[in-house]
Amino acid sequence: MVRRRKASVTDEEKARTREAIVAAAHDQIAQDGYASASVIAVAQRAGVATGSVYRYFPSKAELFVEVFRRAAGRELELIAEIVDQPGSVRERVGAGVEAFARRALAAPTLVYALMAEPVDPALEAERLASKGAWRELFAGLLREGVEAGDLAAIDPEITAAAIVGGMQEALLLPPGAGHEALVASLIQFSSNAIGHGDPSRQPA
Amino acid sequence: MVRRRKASVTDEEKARTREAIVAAAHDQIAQDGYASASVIAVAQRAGVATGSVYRYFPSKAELFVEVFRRAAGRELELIAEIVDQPGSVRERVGAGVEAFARRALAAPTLVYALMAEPVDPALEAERLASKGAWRELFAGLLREGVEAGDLAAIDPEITAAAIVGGMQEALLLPPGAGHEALVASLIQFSSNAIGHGDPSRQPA
DNA sequence: CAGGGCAATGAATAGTGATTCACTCGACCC
DNA sequence: GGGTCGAGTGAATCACTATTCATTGCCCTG
Repeated sequence: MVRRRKASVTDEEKARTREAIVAAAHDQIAQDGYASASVIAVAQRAGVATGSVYRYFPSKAELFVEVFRRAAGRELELIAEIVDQPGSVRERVGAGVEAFARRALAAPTLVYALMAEPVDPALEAERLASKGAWRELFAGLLREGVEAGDLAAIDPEITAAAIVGGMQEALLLPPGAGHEALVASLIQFSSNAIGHGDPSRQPA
Repeated sequence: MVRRRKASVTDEEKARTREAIVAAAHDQIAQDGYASASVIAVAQRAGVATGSVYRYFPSKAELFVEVFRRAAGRELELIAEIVDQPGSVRERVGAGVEAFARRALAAPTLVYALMAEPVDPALEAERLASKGAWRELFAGLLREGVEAGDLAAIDPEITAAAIVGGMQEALLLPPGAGHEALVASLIQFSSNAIGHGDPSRQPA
C-alpha cells in the first residue's frame, strides 16, 4: 500500500503548483513571446522559485513542450468540432479556416510564439507534430471531398499543408487592414484553393 | 587625397576575403543549417581566424543578414524574371510557383535555414523583409490580373501572402512523395487560389 | 515534543558561443 | 635599413541562462 497523506503537501496541491507553472509559462509567451520566457521569469510569474520548476519538469524544453502541446491541442479540438458540423466539404473547410483565423487574430503574440518564433530544437519538433495535426485535420476533409466527388482531384495532403501555411503566413505577417477583410479573404482563398471540380461530371 | 596602394593587402584582396567569409557562411547553412554556423565554423571554412570575421562584419548577425539578403535577392531576381515573361496572369503565377518550388526542392537545408529555422532576432527581421518582397512579387501580378479583369475580386496582398506561405509550408515539411507531384500540386493550388472569376462576365 | 522526511528555495555553477584585444608579421615608405 | 602601418590571429573573456544542490523550514508521525 502506498502511504498517503503523509506529507503536508498533498498530491492535489502538487498538481496545483504544476498547473500554476504551466499556466505561467503559457501566459508569459502569450503576453511577451517565447523570447521573454526565461525559467526565472516563468517561476516568478508562477510564484515559485526557479529551482521548483525543475521539481516538476526535467527541463525548460519539456515544460514548453507541454505548454505548446496543450495550446495546440485545445485549438485543434475546437476547430475539429467546428469542422465536424454538417455541411458541404467546402462549407466545413470555410468554417474551419474562419474559426482558426478569428482565434489567431485574437491572440497574435501567442500565435507567433506557437507557430513562428525562434525556439528550442525540442520545441521545433513539437511544432512539427502539431503542424502535422493541423494538416491532417484539413487533409481528412479534403480526402472526403475528393472521394465523394465534391472536389476536383487535388492532393489532399499537399493542399492541406498549403492551406495551413497560407493561413499562417497571412495571419502572422501584416497587422495591416481590418480583421474582417482578412478573414473573408482567407475563406475565399481556401474555398478557391480546393478547386471547383466536379469529377462526377468532368473527371480529370 | 586618399593615399592608395599603400598596404600590401589591396582592396581587391580584402574584398576577396570578405567574399570568402560570406560564401563560407552561405555554404555552411546550405550544408548543415544555421544551427551549425558558429562564427568559429564559418571562419574555419573561410580559412581565416575567428577574429578576422570581425574585421569585416560588426557582428555575426550582420554577416548573416548579408548572407540572407543576398540569397533571397538572387532568388527573387530569378523568379521575377520568369514571372515577367509574357502570358496570362495565371500562367505567370504558375511559372513563378513552379520555379520557386523547383529551386527550393533542390536545396532543402538552405531553404529551411532561410525561411524557417530558428535564428537571431536580427535575422528574423531580415526574413520579414524578404517575405514582404516575395509577397509583393506575387501581389503585383495579382493586382494586375484583378485590374485587368482576368481574376476575381481577390485581395492581392492577402492572397499573395497565403500563396507564399502555402508554398513554404508544403515545400518545407514532408519530404514524402515525388517532387514532380508536389510541384504539380502547388501549381494547381495557386491556380485555384487566385480564382476563376471573370468579372467582365460574372461580377461577384 | 522530538525526529525525520520532503518540497521549496535561490545563490552558485556550468556550458555555450559570440566578441575582444594584445600581439605577430609582412610589406611599403623614406 | 629602420620605422610605421594595419590586417590577421586565436586564446581569453564576457554574457547569458539553464540547471544544480546544499540548505531551510514546514508538518506529519510516534
